[in-house]
Amino acid sequence: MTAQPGGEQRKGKPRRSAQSLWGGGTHSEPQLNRSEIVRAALHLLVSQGYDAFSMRKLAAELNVKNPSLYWHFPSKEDLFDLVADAIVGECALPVLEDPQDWARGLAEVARNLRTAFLEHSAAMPLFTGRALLGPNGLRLSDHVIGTMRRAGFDDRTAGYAYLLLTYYVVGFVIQATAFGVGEAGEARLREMNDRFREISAEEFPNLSAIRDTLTERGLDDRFELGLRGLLSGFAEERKAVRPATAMPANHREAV
Amino acid sequence: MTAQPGGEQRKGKPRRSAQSLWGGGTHSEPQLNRSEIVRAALHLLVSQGYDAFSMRKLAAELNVKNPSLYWHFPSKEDLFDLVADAIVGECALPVLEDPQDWARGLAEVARNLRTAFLEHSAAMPLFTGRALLGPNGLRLSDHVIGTMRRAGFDDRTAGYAYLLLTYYVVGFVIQATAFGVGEAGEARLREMNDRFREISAEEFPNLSAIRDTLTERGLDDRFELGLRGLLSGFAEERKAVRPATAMPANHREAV
DNA sequence: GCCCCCAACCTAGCACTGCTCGGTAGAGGC
DNA sequence: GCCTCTACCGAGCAGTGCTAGGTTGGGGGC
Repeated sequence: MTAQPGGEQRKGKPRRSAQSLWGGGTHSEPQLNRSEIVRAALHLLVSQGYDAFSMRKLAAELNVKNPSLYWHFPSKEDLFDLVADAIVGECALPVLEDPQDWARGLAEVARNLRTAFLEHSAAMPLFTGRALLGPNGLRLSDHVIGTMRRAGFDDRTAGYAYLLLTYYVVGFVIQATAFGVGEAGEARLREMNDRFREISAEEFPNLSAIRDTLTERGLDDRFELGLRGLLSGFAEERKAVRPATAMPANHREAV
Repeated sequence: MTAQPGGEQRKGKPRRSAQSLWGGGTHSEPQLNRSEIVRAALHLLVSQGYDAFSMRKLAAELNVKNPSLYWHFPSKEDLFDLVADAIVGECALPVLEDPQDWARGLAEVARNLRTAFLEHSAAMPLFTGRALLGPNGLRLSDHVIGTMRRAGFDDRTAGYAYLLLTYYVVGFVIQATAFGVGEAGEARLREMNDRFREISAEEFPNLSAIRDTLTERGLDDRFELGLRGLLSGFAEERKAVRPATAMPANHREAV
């Protein structure tokens, strides 16, 4: 029951008359508007954390009582749709001169997206179970798919690439921020390190042998490693489909 | 403030005397025990969905009032730690005769993990911000790391591989279940397809050109494609580190 | 100048949440 | 008979998302 791109109501009682998403306010400068609320929500989310977020606190931050928010948004979930999209919107999309630079272009998109996520890592729970169908999400997908298509990939692989790339980045950041970020994260990491030190070497020999490298900093390396793998996987797919069009047996599994 | 492997209290008031995690009950057959609660919680989670889960409903399902649960678990979050670990525990870990079969072995682990996740896809929100430090999570990590080390990878890459593999699978399933599963998921997918059909072809030309392939079934293909890429990335890493130690025929293709 | 409407807010409150405090029945040890 | 400990329960707190039903104040029709 989430994920709506534009901003119209999903069903039920449409409180607000259907207007344009970001603009529209005509009536004597209302003290509240949707983009303002979204911005404040993002700020509250980042500063207080996902669990601490509530519509009442958000309203208080806007010097307003909480039911007022429900005039602007039909539900918290719809608000979150736009907040998530705002985060995605911070991912810069590079322009490629040479379409054959597709791998570099996609790598940059992935890095930018990861950066955007990390900057609001407290909001990552928003991205579980929410499709990226807001205006910025659509822009992102169109960009990635366009990059692939211009590089000569077939439509199917282009679609795959978009999904896989976003899946990878979201998964990486979600898991990487499991330890928490900032001061709390460092503390958790140290605590986890201590815990690893208690792990029985008989039961988990390999884990306890490399325990120090696990909590080691340098997630960038890991991100890049996985990203390289993904992109080379795409390249392989093109090789398999394109150059020898008369390839006899397709080695692809059934759906 | 989550993620504790064993089951001892994390701090605060230790209600239950520190005993072994799963066993221990001595006093005249208590009608509740931790593994029973975990099983019921998993069932409730899957059948009702994550948002509908509550400690009261769980207690009712166990024919008990909700405060009783807090004797067995210090908090809902601690209960969730074990529920998540139970899900991970359903991932079968293959035994490899030939250590050079590492890629096939890891692929199988990834597939099994994905299957375990998909079977409880409603519980995926559990895996945002939760490190896999339960007994089953540790077993999984030890297995993956052991597979890599026996295949000749250095410790650092072995650790990377474990993290990347789990990141990838978690991310994939989380995003793939964004559309929902079962009847509701199909409906959402159809609705999304309709929505894609409305997307302006001028603004999002590439997206609207391939829209049909996006909502197409067959996520298995995409999963395998990304997985192949990741594993080949690991293989590359080994080549880069130990260039000519012994690379007879590990030309990744058996994935 | 009148009125009405409606956008845009509010008060009050519902049903629910996780969680705590202070119990208490009953079994076991001595 | 006493005490302790396990394992539950009743009542209740603070807080949640959300709704029903107001109350304003300015804009537009006449």
